[in-house]
Amino acid sequence: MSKKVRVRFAPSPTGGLHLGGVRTVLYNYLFAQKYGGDFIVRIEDTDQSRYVAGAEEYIFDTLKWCGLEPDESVQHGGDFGPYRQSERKDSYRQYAEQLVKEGNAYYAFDTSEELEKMRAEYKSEQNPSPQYDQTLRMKMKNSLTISAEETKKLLEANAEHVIRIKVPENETVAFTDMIRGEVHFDSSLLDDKVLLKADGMPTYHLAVVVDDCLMQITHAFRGEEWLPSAPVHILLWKYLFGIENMPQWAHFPLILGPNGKLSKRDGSKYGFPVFSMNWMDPKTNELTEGFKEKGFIPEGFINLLALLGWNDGTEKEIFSLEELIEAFSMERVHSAGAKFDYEKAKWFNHEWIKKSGVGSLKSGVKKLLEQSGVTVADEALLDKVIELVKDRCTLLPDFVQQSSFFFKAPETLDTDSVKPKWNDAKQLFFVELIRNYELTQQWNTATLESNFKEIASVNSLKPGELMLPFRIMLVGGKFGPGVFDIANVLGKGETINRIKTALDIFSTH
RNA sequence: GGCCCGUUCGUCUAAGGGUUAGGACACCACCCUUUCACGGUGGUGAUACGAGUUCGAAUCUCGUACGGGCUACCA
Repeated sequence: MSKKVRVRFAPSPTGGLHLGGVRTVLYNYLFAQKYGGDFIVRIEDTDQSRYVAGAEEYIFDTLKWCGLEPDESVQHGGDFGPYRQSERKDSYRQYAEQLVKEGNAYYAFDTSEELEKMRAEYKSEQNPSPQYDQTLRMKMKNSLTISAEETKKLLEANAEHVIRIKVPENETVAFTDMIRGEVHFDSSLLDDKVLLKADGMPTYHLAVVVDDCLMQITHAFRGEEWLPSAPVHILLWKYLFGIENMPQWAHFPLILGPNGKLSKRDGSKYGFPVFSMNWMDPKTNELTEGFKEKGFIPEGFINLLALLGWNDGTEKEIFSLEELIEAFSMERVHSAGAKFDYEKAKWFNHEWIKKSGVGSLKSGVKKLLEQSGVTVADEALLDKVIELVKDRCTLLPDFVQQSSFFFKAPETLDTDSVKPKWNDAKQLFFVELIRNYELTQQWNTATLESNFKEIASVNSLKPGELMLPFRIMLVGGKFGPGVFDIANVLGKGETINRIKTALDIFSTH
């Protein structure tokens, strides 16, 4: 019998969550859902110096907005807590000590100045970044180079120290990545990574292994930037818990910006969002725009993320979350990095806005409308309007332009598009149109249109030359859905009012 | 520099030895619509290079080039 699938997303709360992070969440979530497993969110806050207020909250807000709720987390509870590594601090030291005892790690007493000195000393063109590794560790101050008594004395005197892994020589460290297949490393080239820091906190390397074990994680997914440190984690698994208990790894391809790994800088530079939601850096007060505020709906955001590095092998591109769960497989995740294409991202959102029902769009649209100063008193009208204009909205804010005039008569008219060609015949036409519309019993799009065209033809006018003025009268500018649809939704009184108002403006000056 | 990962239209990708190398976004043209979209039809456009294996290679192997990542008491 195989173990229950348990996966985790392990973010460091240092700022906004960007595209790649959310995609990692998504793939974790899809995998867990697909196999009836648990999805855990564990906060990796072992670096106090990088603590950023609000970042943790932000992560959970994003998950909520996306509809990717964890089964276990700081906020959701669970039997494997605490889910914040800073609160698990005490549990790590014993594992580090165990490694030392068994000869797989050692105490190192080097100060940061000494480390700097070492790097400066051994730095060369051939070796621009010297590592604390098997070639150098015997030249440093650690429990390998000083006597046991001296080590003991230093420890008892509470001398500042770290614990480093003692990477073996000439060993091939290999594992099978679910996406990339066999990957191997020569241990001689690895450095002796710090496992336990001077402040007693573990580094990522120790914490990820210990917590994945304690939380019974069966599959560990993360970005490709972690691949180079995977051998350290493999070694730790081997020493601590047994390689046979290690989760299966998958390293996701990176999401690239125009110049390599996507960064929030790319966003402001190229005009597209990078973070899931707006993020205000509490230190600098710098605001980074998010997909949510830009006008993406969760369905669109999830969909575009899912297809960035994965596809189901068919030509299907539009997937709901449920469909993704059904279709997802780790084997079909690409191994190559994917450059983010904002145009395509918008296309996904557009498809989802078109596909969405009025119900799911309504509250967002209403909020946007009201933010722009439009009061929405009539909910039924809003429903009708959304249905009418959603096909031409790519981003949520597009609804403002496309539908404000339904709720509020235009304040200014684009007279430039009308006046040069305005004449008495047109003036008369609209006077007659008002009369006709006043009398009509059939207030619907088809009747409005046929009456309009009939009057035009009786007066030997081309309907085409009259429709643009009509649009400007109702809308104020050259946009919006079909003009007779607009008149229909606006209703008799309002339509006639707007024609009258505009006629005054067009005929004077 | 070293190590690791990668390489099919501009972008996301399909094709797991035999296809006119398929689709989507973007772009262009036409149709629809005399607002703009939506929609429809068509078009431009790719297997990085060199060897090898094979009757046959985008697909397997090797090399080269290029791209990316990592190289902290950060994750």
